[in-house]
Amino acid sequence: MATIEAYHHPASAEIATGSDGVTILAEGMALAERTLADERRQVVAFRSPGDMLCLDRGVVTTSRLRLVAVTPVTVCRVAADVVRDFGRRYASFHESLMGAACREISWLGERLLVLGRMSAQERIAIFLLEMLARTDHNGATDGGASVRLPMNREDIADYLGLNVETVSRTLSRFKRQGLIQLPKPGRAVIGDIAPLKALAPIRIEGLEGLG
Amino acid sequence: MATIEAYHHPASAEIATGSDGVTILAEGMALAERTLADERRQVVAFRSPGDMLCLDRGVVTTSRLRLVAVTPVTVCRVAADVVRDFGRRYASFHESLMGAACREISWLGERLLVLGRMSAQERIAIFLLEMLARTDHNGATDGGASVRLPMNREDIADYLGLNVETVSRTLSRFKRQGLIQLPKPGRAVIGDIAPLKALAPIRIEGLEGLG
DNA sequence: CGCACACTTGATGTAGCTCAAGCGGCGTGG
DNA sequence: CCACGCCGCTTGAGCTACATCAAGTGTGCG
Repeated sequence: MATIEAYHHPASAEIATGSDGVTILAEGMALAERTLADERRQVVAFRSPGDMLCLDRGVVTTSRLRLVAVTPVTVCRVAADVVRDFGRRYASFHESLMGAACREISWLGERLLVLGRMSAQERIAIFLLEMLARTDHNGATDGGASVRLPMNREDIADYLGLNVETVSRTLSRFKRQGLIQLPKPGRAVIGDIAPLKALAPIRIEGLEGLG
Repeated sequence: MATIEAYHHPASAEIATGSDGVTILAEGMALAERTLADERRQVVAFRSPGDMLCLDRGVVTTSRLRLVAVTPVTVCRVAADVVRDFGRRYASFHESLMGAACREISWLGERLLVLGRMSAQERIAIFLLEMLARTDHNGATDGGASVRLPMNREDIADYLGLNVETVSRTLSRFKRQGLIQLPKPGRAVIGDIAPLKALAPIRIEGLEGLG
């Protein structure tokens, strides 16, 4: 009996997660999106390896989120009954899941602040720092940290509640100001973290040891 | 040994919730807010009786949310060790908490869509319907459902990512268009739900049996 | 009675959106 | 191997929804 399974999805494909159980991203980058009939779209989160893809789905809740692979991805799915079993047998397991859910809630509150109250500049600065925080910087970042941006401009725009042109313009402006370089599509280089941090009015999770 | 305690707070007072345990709103209305050093503020949620006030706080996470009483409130606090005890003894208790957390996550995703992609009109329409959904409409709503709006315009504005004037103007406009009446401060009357629903591009939780 | 404060209304400003046009890299097919 | 066309990105010009600034209005409370 297979209790944990791995699945692959090509870029741009929808990722199937059961209505129950736990799905974890193993490789690649994904995004969770919510769309409206009239084409408007909100990217709720980008997901990196190690992230759970199912926290919005309760046992009964039918979530309106769609998971899409940004790059080719591998996901691990743990069947619902296995999760329940583990949860009943080891309380700490369930508590750990609960902790992940609480962190997600806390983070979503932060994102509401970004979408509700921040300027385009601030949103982009925060976005770049978030992406930096989830890249493996092998120790030092001096001399410029290279950040992978595998998603396209539209995904970034829909994540930040902006439009493509504004994202592009703001990135160009940062480049002109020497805050970043854009050597090739899908990549940004942050020479010095400090000025970006100065533009971002919130502290970014996972960026403690840097700057 | 008291395992569950009730506390009262006057309007505008901060509500103390422990860093752990479960706190439930029993009476009144509260809000969860996140503020920035420069006075910008995001109201993350309004809370009505029955709502949990602590879902953003994990066992370790230090949340940046502040809970404030909108009206005088009563809260019930269940101590952390009691929650943990119950969770370990009855798996379904923990699963129920997890379900609440998942619903919260799902709802927050929806709110991101509102703040990221919707017009002032749409935000206000959604807000009015949300508030309607949590008022006790004793059966029929024909002849006009009266909705309590105990929070002030600034709270509404900060909840919707707008400013006070835009909230006021949009409400006035709805009134002029006959969608609502504003008989006295702190109250709105929705004559017919259908036109408001038509303005709101999403389905509102808990509004199924109406309209 | 009159002050204070929440709300409304009006006039003006502007950040970001829309529309439209280039640019460039990459894959395809001749 | 090169030409072509597609598509993602950038850049520019002008517009608009909402913000900002500035008066009113009314209501409750001392």
